[in-house]
Amino acid sequence: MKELPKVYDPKAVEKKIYDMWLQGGYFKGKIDPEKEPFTIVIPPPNVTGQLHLGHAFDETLQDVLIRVKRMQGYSALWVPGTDHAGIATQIKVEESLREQGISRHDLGREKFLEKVWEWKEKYGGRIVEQLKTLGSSCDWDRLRFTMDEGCSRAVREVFVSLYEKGLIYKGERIINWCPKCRTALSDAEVEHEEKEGKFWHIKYPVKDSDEYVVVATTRPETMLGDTAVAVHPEDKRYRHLIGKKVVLPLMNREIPVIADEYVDMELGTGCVKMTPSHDPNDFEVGQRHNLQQILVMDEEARINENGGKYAGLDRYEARKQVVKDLEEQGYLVKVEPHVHSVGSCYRCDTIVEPVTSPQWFVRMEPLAKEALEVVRDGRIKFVPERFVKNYTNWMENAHDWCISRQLWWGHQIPAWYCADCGHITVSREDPDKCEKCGSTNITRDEDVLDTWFSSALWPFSTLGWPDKTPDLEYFYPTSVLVTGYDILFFWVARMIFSGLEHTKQVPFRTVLFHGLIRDEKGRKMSKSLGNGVDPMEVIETYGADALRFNIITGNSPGNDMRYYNERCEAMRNFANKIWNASRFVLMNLTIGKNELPEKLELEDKWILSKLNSLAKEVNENIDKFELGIAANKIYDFIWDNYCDWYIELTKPRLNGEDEEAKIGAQKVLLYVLTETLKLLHPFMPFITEEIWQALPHEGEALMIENYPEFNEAIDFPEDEAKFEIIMNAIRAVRTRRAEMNVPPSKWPHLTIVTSKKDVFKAGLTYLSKLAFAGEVTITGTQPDVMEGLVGVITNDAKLYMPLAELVDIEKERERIQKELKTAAENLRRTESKLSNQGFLAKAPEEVVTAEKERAEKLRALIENLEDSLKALN
RNA sequence: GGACGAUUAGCUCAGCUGGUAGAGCACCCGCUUGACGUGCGGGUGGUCACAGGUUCGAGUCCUGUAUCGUCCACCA
Repeated sequence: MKELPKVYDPKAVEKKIYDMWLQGGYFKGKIDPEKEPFTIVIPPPNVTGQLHLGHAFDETLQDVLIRVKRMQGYSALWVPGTDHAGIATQIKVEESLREQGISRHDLGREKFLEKVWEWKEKYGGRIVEQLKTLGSSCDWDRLRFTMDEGCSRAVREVFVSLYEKGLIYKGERIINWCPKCRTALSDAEVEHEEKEGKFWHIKYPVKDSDEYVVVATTRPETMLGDTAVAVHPEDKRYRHLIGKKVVLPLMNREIPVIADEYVDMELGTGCVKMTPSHDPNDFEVGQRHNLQQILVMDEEARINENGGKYAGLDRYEARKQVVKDLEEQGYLVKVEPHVHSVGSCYRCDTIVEPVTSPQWFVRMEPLAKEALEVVRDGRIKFVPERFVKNYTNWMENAHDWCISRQLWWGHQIPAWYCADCGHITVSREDPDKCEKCGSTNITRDEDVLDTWFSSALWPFSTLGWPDKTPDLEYFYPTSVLVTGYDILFFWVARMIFSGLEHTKQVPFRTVLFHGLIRDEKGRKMSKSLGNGVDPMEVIETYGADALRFNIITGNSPGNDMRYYNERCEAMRNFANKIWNASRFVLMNLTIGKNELPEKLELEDKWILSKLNSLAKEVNENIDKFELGIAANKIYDFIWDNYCDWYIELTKPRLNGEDEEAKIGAQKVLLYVLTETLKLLHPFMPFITEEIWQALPHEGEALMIENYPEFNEAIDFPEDEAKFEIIMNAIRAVRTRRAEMNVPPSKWPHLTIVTSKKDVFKAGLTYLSKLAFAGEVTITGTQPDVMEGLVGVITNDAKLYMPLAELVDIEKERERIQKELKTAAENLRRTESKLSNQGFLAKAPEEVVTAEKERAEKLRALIENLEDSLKALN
């Protein structure tokens, strides 16, 4: 039999075990018509990124699910992959080039892209290796990348087909512009934050009149692009001005006063400046009134040539100057403090500028309809359910999705502009001429697609779509999508409508949302705060299993969790506990086969029955995605039931003379341990596999064994209850001894007075060993002489020990009186319940019965306590 | 302006469909108990944020309030 070291060393086994799994090919998803498929696609991490705790959370949940399903007999497939992460990656490469004093423009598009691919090759493997370190059982042969050939083809197909259906269009619209990344962003990519700002009230004089109107703005520099002032059509104050002109200060441009219902008469002065090129609302109004659009900023948000003397100034410089000039020229009425929401780029945190720009959009309304239905009617289930509301709200109000980005890294848009006729050719194959006029003078759109455009296709592009592959046929729709709630809109929503539109099926049946991992102060982990915890370091210190178990048990579905090293330490200790329990079993093992003995002792039945309930409950919890609860139950079973009780209980047999009893104990020890390792395996794959390999076994690997489930053959609820009676007695004696500071060397005679003599007889040896009893007498009648005896009372017995010399009478009296008091209080409450007619009439029978029993026991207890009190005198 | 989440032991968190509150860590008292001191036995500690309501019975369901947090919203 194999010797295990005294302390579990994860570093010595994790790598070895992982390689063994790879060798065995156990991660491979195989099409098997006999089996039901279970598929997960990984939320692809940034190809050049590093694993952080958020990933670790995500991957652990997925790995637990996929391992459980694999063991349950499904044909399990977990598709891994990485994301090209357009902006994020491009920024990184540009930064590294900048250190060498090079900009991407110096290199040109083609050379720059070469650099990015090099970068991808250099760092692309890192995160994959880190996923393996965690234990992820992905099918690595199917590793995908959002810009690999297949995914690119899927992107192209989707773009063209949506264009053909009129669901993708190009238009000049207001979009969010990031002046630092110099690209358009979608609404989802803008983070809004309430900020202290100012509200500037400005006079606009009415032309040929002494009158003026006052408008207010939070962004005075945009007035350079004002092309109208709007009032409400029914506003009596301004009705006479409608159709007249006002003179735009500083620019001296005459702009019309228009009437539009958009204006709220109650708000401010009731006059609104219109800047159609720099405000989404104004843009809408502008469309209705055919207003001129004047863009006053360039792509770095500096004032452009349309901004008169302010041209060249940065937007905030321009703001200062504009305000100063307005003030000097007497146009500034007042300045108020004002809190308003400011949007920033989610990648670089620069404040975005709403500007009009020609971009590509996906029309959301037609796509949203079914995407809403499938979630409402449960064809896609959200766990926890509350996220349905977020989703619905977003989907119902989603604006058209701006998908073009002014970047180089990504899927270039397959659209060609004809220089001769202006037609746009959108095509699956690169065209060499305009499809309309045949001119060869065509140029391809420079822009690339939003990263999330390709991610949206991930569940089916990774399975071979647009081809009708056997994989797609078998493994799609996928089963569960596991992801953080923070990318519900970015990704989950878009996968849903994309899946429906292109595959006519839901992309997944269930979405399991998890929260964010925060630092110990509850803050988001971020680079700028420097509070990030590197999972690789955690694994180095505590082992992957400890990290996984910490993450799984430390949270409830959908909620954020704080990361504590202390918890990892506790989980490492747990791993060590299992390790040593297994060592114990191994060093006592003389058998080579795992089977249950013919004859089972009471405690055997107890542990087997406990194990059986555990298996049942764990399966139920996992079905409901309550992974943390399942893991906790396994933890408790191993530590409390198996280690602290059962192992101790087997020692008399193992160390005794009776060969049959010895073998019997070994068999049950081995059986229960093996089943427990199976239950625990998905959560702590490495240590369980390592131990299993050291135990007598038949299969190749624990990870492909069958997951335990409820088994009638080891279900002994009555014996389980009987044994609990003995356990209670043992606990009561221990408590008593501890209270009285009885030295461990003292093993007094124990007299048990009980009506359940059989039960106690069956547990005789264990009573003496675990309750430190010298001799044990089991009787149905009270001892004749009570003097000098110390009593303990349980629900089923009175136990006496001759320990009088250790008793401090005063203390003892106090103790009993205290116990008496609580017992009396409990009895009072129980009796008041039982005298309540409503309770008797309406509570379920078993609750009433339980209450009656409780009352009886309390009465007996009180009687016993009173006797003991008397005996003290 | 909406929506959601949190509020339970000193700390971090569990607590499913309502039946007299749990874990880990911390703390206190014991223990060289032949698997494990990364351990063993015992223990202290909670009017489950607050106010109402439903119910025989409410951390658990309903309504409202407070504090903290998050998301959404075209709030000149």
